[in-house]
Formats: sequence, structure tokens, C-alpha cells
Amino acid sequence: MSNTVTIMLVDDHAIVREGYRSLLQKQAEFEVICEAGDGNEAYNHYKQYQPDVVVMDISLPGQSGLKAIERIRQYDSSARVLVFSMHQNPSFALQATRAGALGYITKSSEPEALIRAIHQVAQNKHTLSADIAQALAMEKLGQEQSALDELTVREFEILRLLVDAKSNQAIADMLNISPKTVSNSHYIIKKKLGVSSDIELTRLAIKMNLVNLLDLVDEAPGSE
Amino acid sequence: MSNTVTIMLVDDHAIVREGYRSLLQKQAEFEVICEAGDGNEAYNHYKQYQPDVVVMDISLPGQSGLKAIERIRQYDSSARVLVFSMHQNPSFALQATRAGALGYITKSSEPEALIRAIHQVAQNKHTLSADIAQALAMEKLGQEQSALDELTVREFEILRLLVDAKSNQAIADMLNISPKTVSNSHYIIKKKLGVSSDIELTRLAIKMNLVNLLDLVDEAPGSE
DNA sequence: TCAAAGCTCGGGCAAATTTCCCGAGCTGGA
DNA sequence: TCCAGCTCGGGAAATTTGCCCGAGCTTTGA
Repeated sequence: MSNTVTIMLVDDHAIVREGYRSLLQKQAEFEVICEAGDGNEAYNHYKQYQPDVVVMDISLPGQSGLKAIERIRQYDSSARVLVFSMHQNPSFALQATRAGALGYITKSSEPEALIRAIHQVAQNKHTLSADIAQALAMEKLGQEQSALDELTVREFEILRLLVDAKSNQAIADMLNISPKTVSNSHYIIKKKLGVSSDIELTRLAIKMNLVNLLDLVDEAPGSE
Repeated sequence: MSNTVTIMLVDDHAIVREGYRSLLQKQAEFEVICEAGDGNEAYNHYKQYQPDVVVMDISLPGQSGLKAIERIRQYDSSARVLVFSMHQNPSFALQATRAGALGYITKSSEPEALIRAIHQVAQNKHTLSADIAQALAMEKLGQEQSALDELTVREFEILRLLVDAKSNQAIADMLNISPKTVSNSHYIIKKKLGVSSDIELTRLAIKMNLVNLLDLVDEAPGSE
């Protein structure tokens, strides 16, 4: 039997992809057959190359990685996606699995953990990195359920764009929905999260690690 | 003469380091002789291994990577540090060079750019990735001033209360003015600061250090 | 001392947005 | 098949924003 696992890497940074590619290629049983820099490309490449496993960073700029997972899973309901993210917030893991990811592993993990996780996912098994599993367990115990989990996948996605200071129109264009829907979602999100102003919303988002504080200082120069 | 360039990698994510190591080792003339996961370790390892070039992600959690650069340069004023960061904000590059870095390159760059940059830095030459150079030039043209100085004292005061997520009515009571005045000021402030939504306003305020980030994290529900 | 300039405060009012409710069209179970 | 829940957006009232205005200050400087 062939043990080779074909892999697609999705990350918006070319160098980062290159690094992972090098790392993964050391494992004889892995073969990185394609890469993508955004959600759209990921979807198209998936159809084209049919990798066994998709290793994806969901924090893609612009088009959400979550959406890409959904689309890929829609196209191929047996697609195996491993989310590989810098976010240690369990809510991200939750949203990712809701979107159809089989595994979620943080970049803080050991390299071996990534290797292991890919093997797991290749065998269609769920996998979570230790830190996330722990955090999730704590959350379950503590009942301190993050209000973020109340949000649907779509709402979560919209929230991320909102707190990224994108306009309703821009979000609407990005998600191919009406600005009115964005505005409605904005309202629902605030309601679910129990905040009454955008300022509170932004603070909450930062508190919840939905906003990378370092990005704040970043304010990309040529964006939009 | 020996063309080999010895390198220390500094990044808080082990997997990421592993990836870069794989990538760099492909170049025969590079040798990664040590790694560090935080600023302290970077400093100690530098003293111990004396690498030719330090390739460092400054976005380390906790102690800043900038601080580490300063310490390393203090110990060895001829240390050659290449900052390798996800941040496209030129001010990061500025801060990095102030701290003593010889080069600054973003993760969005091509892998070859990283290789080239390491060579440059090894030869004690300055280097900037193209995107940063461009952004810096733009900024010079754009004359980005501290917009906060435009605000009157009163406006500044109101701004601080606003981004503290206080309601118009609460602020009005606090300052003994009408909510309408608060609302007017709110508008004027946004206008002066050149933002169009409260989300942008909040982000800006955080960027400008008007908001105590510790306060934000403080009330966090399920963390720690 | 008077005028000019600038701040603070708030009224007015049209335009825009938010808030809340509603129904339609899916989809994934039970 | 039916139910539940998600997504999407229309409608309409309530609220806020955007912009302009003028009235009282206080400060500055000729």
C-alpha cells in the first residue's frame, strides 16, 4: 500500500509556506503537491490537485480561511483539513471544526505535533493540539463559555471583518451579500455578545484575541 | 576564506523555526548553529555561539525582540541582526533599525529575498524588503503626523472617555455638559483623526496608547 | 482697551444607520 | 417529512451622525 500523504499548504506568506514545505518534505511519507496564498486559490487548487490533506492557516487576509474550508468541504465532503493557526483561542478551534476542519493545531506546538496531526487527519481522525484541548476542557469545566461560541460561523466571520475596520460595503462585496445583511449581522453580533457600541465590541474583540494587537500597530499601508 | 555564514534563528514558534531551518539549510553556505524562542534566550545563545547573523522575529510575546537586539548589540556592537517580521508597518522597521538591526524583511517577501537579505547582512550591509522601502518612502511623502495633537484638551478628554466605552449620557453627566455636546465632540474627534467608524477610532486609540491594554485583558473571562 | 482668534457648549435638521421584526429559502438531521 | 437553525435581506421606527450655526467665554497681541 502507498503510505504517501499528499498535502496542500495554504498560508498567505510565501516564505512561511516554503519553510513548512521544507519541514514536511523531510518526512518521506509526505508530499507537498501544491500551495495557495488565499482562500480562493486554495479552493481551486484543491479541485485541481485533490490533495489528501489540506494544511491551512485560517488567518488569511481578506477572504476568510473558514469560508475556504466550507467551500472545499462542499465540493468534497470527505476533504481532510488541518487548521494550523497562531491563535490559541479555543473559539477559533471551535469555528474551524464547525466549518469542517478535522484538526486544529497551533503554531506554538512542537514540530512533531504537526507531523503527528497530519497523520491523524490523513486517517480521518480528529485532532487538537494539546494547548487547545486543555483550554477547551477548562472552558467546559469553568462553564465560562466564551460568548463567541454563540455566534454562527458566518457571524464570526463577519465579526472578524468588522473589527478589522472594514466598511459594510467592503464586507458585503467580500462575502457577496448585501450591505443590509452585514448591518443586520452587526446588530445580531452585538446583541449576542452583549455589547451596545462598536467601541465595546472592538474592546471585546481584542480581549478575545480576535484582533492581533501587533496588527493594530501595523495598519497596512496600501490596503483598500 | 570560509564562506560559511553561521546563523541564529529567533522565533517563538518552534515549528516556524524548524521550517526556516529547513529552508536555510538548503543553502550550502548557511549553517544554523542555534535557535532561541525568546529574547532572553537569544541574548544568552548569542554570547555562547557567536553567530555571524541573527535572524529574528521581533513579535515575540512578552519581552520584546527589540530589547533583545539592543542587548545583543550592547554586548557586541558589531552584531549583525536581520529582523524578519510579519509586520508591514514601516514604523516597525524604523524601530528595529533604531534598536540596531541591520536589515528588516517581511514574511510576505519571496524566499529568495530572505536568502539575499542574509547575505547582505552578513556583509554588514543594510537591507530592507521592497514593500517596506516603498511604504517608508510613502510615509515620508505623506507626512504622517500625530493627529492627536489636533485635538483640543476637551476633545482629548472626551475621547479618552469614549474609548473607555462610556455612554454619551455617562460622559455628559461626568463633565456636566449635554449629551448632544458629547455627540458633537465625538463627531469632531473622528473627523480630526480621520477615521470614519468607532471601530477605527478604538483601534487608533489603542495604537496611540490611549487605552490601557492591561485593562482590556484584565476583565477577560476564561483566560488564565 | 479693543479686536481677532479659538475654545466650549449646544440647538437644528436632513441624511444615514441602527434596531428590531419579519418571512423566504436552504440544509441537516430525527 | 417535519423541525430547527442558518443565511439572507426587506420594512419601518428609533436613534445617531454629519454638518452648520450662534452664543458666551478666555486669551493674545497691537
